[in-house]
Amino acid sequence: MTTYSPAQAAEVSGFSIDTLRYYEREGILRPIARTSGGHRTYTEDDLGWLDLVHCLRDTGMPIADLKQYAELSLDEATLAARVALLEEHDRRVQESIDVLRSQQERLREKIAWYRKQGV
Amino acid sequence: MTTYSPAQAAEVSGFSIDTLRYYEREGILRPIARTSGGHRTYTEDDLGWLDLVHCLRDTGMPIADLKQYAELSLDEATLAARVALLEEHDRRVQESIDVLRSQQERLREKIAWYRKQGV
DNA sequence: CCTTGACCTGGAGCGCACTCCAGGGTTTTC
DNA sequence: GAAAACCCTGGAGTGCGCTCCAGGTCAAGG
Repeated sequence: MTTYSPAQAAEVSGFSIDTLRYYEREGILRPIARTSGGHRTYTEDDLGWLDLVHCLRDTGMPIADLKQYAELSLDEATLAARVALLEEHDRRVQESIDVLRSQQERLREKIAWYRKQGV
Repeated sequence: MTTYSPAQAAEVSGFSIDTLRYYEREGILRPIARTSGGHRTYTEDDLGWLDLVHCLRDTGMPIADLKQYAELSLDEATLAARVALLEEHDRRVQESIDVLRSQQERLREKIAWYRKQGV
């Protein structure tokens, strides 16, 4: 089974080593396995989860929600709750996209207006 | 000429009174006119500018950039620079939308996967 | 007038999400 | 077996964008 050093996990996941430790402290990652000397060794599974975390962070999910989702993931019987959480998040993402788009349109109108002023 | 009290300006602009004062301190708003007693009176023009500020903030423009844009607006000869700033911002907004959309797609795949597991 | 509510200033405080640091121990490389 | 690179912990610090507060002053209704 492939494992990853902290530096490698950071490289692959796109999070800094400090952020990985921070996420672990916050309970977003379950405790990462250690060598006899105490150094972390990330598994493929950890990396897979980090990939989803990246997706959720990129779409603006707050740390607190991520933590809640991670806690739910510890219990097999919470599939429905997890899906509900993701769907709720999906709605918020859609809202952000909508706001961004309509404001972008206004922005472009403003630019067009400037252009008409002879810029 | 219609003018607005701080409370009215907040109501209309959608920013809190504290935020309006903060923006003025930061130089995002030019100094607002005052009554003899020192109370602010916002003009239609101020409200119009705040409307654009809202659009730019909603699309994630940082305060520092907004300040720069506001400073440029003081000089008539900077139209081109202002347009360049807005166009640059427009590109960043487009990027955000693109990221959000592609990550939303991944999110939806994840939800669909859960659904296939029988949720 | 006088009360009541809105507003003033300067500055402190806050929530979020990291990021950095000191002072160590561990692992790898030659 | 030593140097160099990497990693550990607990906790402090940072940057952003507000938000709140104390201790006043100002304005409008009765």
